Amino acid sequence: MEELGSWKRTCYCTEVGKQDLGKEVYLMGWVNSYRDHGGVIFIDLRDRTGLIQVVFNPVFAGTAHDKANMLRNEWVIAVQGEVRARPQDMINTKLPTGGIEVWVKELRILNRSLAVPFAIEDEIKINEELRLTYRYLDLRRPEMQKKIITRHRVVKLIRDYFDQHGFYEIETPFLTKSTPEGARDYLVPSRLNPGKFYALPQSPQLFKQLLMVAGYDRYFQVVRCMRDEDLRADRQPEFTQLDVEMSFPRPEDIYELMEEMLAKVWKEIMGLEIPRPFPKMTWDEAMDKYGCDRPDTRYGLLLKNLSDIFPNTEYRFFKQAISEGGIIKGLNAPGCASWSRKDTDDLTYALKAYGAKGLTVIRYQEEGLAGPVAKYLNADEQKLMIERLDAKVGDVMMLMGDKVSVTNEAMNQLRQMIAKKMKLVPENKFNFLWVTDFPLVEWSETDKRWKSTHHPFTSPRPEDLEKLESEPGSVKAVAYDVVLNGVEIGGGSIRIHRPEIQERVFHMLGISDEEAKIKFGFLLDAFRFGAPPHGGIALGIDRLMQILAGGNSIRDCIAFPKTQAGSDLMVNAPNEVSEDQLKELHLKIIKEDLS
RNA sequence: GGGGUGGUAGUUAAGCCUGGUAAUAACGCUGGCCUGUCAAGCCAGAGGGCGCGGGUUCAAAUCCCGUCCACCCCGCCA
Repeated sequence: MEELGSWKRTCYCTEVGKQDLGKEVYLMGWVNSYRDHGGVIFIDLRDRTGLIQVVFNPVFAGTAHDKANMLRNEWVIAVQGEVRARPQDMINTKLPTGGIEVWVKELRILNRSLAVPFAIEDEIKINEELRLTYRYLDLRRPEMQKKIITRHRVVKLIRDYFDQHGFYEIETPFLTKSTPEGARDYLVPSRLNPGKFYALPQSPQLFKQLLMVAGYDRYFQVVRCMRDEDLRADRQPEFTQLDVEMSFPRPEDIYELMEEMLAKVWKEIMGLEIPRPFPKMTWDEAMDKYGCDRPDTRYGLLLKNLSDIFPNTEYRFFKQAISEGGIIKGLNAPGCASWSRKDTDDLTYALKAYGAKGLTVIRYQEEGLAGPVAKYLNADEQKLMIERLDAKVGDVMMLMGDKVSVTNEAMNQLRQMIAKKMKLVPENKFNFLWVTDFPLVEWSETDKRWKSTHHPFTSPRPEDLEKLESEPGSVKAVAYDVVLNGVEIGGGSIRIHRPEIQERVFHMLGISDEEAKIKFGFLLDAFRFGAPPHGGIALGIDRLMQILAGGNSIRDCIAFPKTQAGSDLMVNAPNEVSEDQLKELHLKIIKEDLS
């Protein structure tokens, strides 16, 4: 091994170009691949910018060539050499630097490497377990470097954008307070306060509202949030939010602010113009036409409510749905009458995961409606159904009758499955959408009480205030989500800023005066000291990056993510701690019965 | 808490359904040859006992039970 000594890198590998022909350069990096021809030795030298070929010729530099003999992949080296043009027939068109190469005069071997457990290259097929265990090697792969570096660029762009728009980035505490409602908190025991715990923030929601009360007017933060819930491909226990809040806003101000920012990101990063303003859709319309609150508008296959067609139907599934207060919805899959029984059975089976009891499949063929159920529907029902679904010969109609929530969710999934199967989802299309007018609360069947759709600080529409106690379910909120290609990338609202309204909402949510005082007393107090109207939004940076990067999981956009069981395979966290540590924290581990 | 997929040399996979006597391949690795390759080439070689623990059987990578790990999903995620 050798030291770098006084060598200073001239530039990154791919920054060497035609302009440097004949010049002397110092390059440093990793041995990406090693080709020994007995005489001449070629090495592709890699750094974060890419590759350049360096040449060890025994006649040109004997000592360097002898030393190069021992090199292996992933060794770290520094070379001093001369930039030369490659002979015309030796140009490698696959590399940006393929027209030139560096003839090495002196080689310094800075570090060895064991044989790596997987190749440092794109398009590898390796276990995620292995990638996460050796994350620092995984992150060496150009594809991953690109994602992580793009993430830096996006965040930088966002920070600059908000700075230019008069927003201040203000940090909020990580060690804070556990609050009811929302996700499970990560707790941190307090050594100085035996038996008491901090909670890690699920979001800086209350702090940013208090910053508005404090008169900062425009706040943003790129901030980590933590939620102790089960993981998914698009959910990590700690994730990054762009958190924004402003005073005296109309919802339109928030829309414009975010639209301009997102358009800027797409322009800078993807080179694409995003049409503005983004379309808007009310929550009611989204649920009606798409069965979900974050519709993917890149394709059709819209859902149609058919309940009114079957008030007196003989078809027992629909009859039952209607008698139980449910709905019947359908969609038309154009040109799919040729699908096999297995195709539709597979769909039906997949829908069971979403609570669907079944799916009614009706093929529209030359000779009329096919399928076992066609005979249970009378002529009027058939005619109206075909009309409503705008079905043609060769199409297949798929209907379902169930509780409203089940029908919507299952039909939403069905729509997505059909779109995928029929390849109706356009590539490289980015459909942004605002979904507005969310219901303030939803009834929780498990807890038998109203729960916030958004969070308890969301302002009801002023015109709905009178229904707050009498008809909570019909109160709409001044809340909005930004949806991109069927993914909720952010959401926000105008907040409550008057203590008496906040108290009414707490009441409606079943939070007692006493509990409200304990949990949110500081907020209610703050509202009594001249709180301005305020509102904001939060964007999920990880999901945004996933869409920009085009991957299947947000893990690839996070340098050091966790597994589905919430562990970090590289550092081996979480792990046990010593008895002493526990004692200091006044904690005792209860050994679960492991038998 | 539940459903599904996977776990076999360093890696990726085949073998498993239909148990059978040195567990197969490619890439990687090691050594040798080779002065223009860039997925370098040619020759030779090393390397695993099939995630772990039980069971069935004359015999288990193959069958059964349990368990661990990773991934996908439901529940959960204001």
